[in-house]
Amino acid sequence: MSLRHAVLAALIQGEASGYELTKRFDVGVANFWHSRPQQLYAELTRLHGEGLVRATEVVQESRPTKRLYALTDAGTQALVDFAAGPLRPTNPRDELTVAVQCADVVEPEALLAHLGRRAEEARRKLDALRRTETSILSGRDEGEFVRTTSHLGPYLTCRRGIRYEAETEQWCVWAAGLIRAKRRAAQAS
Amino acid sequence: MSLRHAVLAALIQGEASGYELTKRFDVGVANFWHSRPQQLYAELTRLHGEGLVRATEVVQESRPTKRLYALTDAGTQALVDFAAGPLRPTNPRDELTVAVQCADVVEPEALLAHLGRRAEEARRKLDALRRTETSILSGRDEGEFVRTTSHLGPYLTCRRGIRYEAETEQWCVWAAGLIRAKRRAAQAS
DNA sequence: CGTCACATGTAAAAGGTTACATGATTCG
DNA sequence: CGAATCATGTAACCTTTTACATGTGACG
Repeated sequence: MSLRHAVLAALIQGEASGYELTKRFDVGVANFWHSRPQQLYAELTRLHGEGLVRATEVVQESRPTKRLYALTDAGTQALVDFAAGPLRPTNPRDELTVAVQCADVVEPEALLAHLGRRAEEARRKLDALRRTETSILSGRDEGEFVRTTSHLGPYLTCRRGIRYEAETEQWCVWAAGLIRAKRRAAQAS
Repeated sequence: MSLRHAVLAALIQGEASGYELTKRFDVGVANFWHSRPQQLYAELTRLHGEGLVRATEVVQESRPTKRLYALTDAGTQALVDFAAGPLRPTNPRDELTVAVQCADVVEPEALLAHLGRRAEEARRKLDALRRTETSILSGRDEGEFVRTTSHLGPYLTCRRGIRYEAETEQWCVWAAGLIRAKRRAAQAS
């Protein structure tokens, strides 16, 4: 039951439709939560029913009608309560790392391909996150930003995403290098 | 259905009882998968039924009898097939980051406490992982290790864990610093 | 003598994924 | 004219968590 808090937290950056939220969640809301559209729509309906978000129907020409959701005071309070209580630890589940753990028993080719794709994906996410960072800072240096902003939270999580993706990219490249080195050593013998 | 692959991958490092595996999974199998004991025991029973692991009953004096599980050829083959196929992307779910996203609306105190605890936990995991790393390398430098080892996989995932925990620790400390800076700025005004 | 580590589970509830469904518009 | 984007869901299934259950021996 804490997809709800992820959704509410995502709305801190301003109102959004279910569809817009699926985009944010597809990228991982700056890499800290993931969820399928179906789950999101269901959760938004529930949150609306409980009064934690309010919805505005926006009729568009040449686009389907959408509902824009925004935090209510009760929704904000739910976030305050959430942050005050205990947090569950992250439960990592990464199939790529499972595959890499098997480096000594599986074909190197498949592994190298997986690592290459993941590195590529990390570079794409990094680009997107760096653009987000620039738009959050909007010309201010970090010191000035911290004193003047009301969006410190999104900046902190964006930085988390940037550091995580950079780290992932480096590890993939490094691991692929060692796997190739081992393959060469095996072929030589 | 890929807890099974995580379990099989964990057994690459040698046979283990269900209980020993719960320990490995509690730390996150070097931070890449997590699972509760109940799920593990159930999965081991299933894997045994399907012939992917074999079990040896070990009667102990002054300890309950345990079952040691080890990979069978079919189990190893399952890992080969797994690595050859498509891998699901990581679906991050981190409550701490959700809470930090709310930095501008929640009490800083609770947030700072959470970040401090997580940083502390990261340092503990780092210690454990560094000891694991030393024992994997056992005196060899990286070049020599890669040429001679049959445990490259565990080394690669161990390094992933080390980098991830170090990264997490730094981010927690840095984020707490900015949150304190913002609090000071708010109190001054 | 209480608590921690060892050792293994069952059952119910909650959470998440997959498959399927619908329909308009824009872009190449 | 086919694919991608916008926009929102239902239903069935699979995975994960939580609560509960049991028993021994070591350690302080």
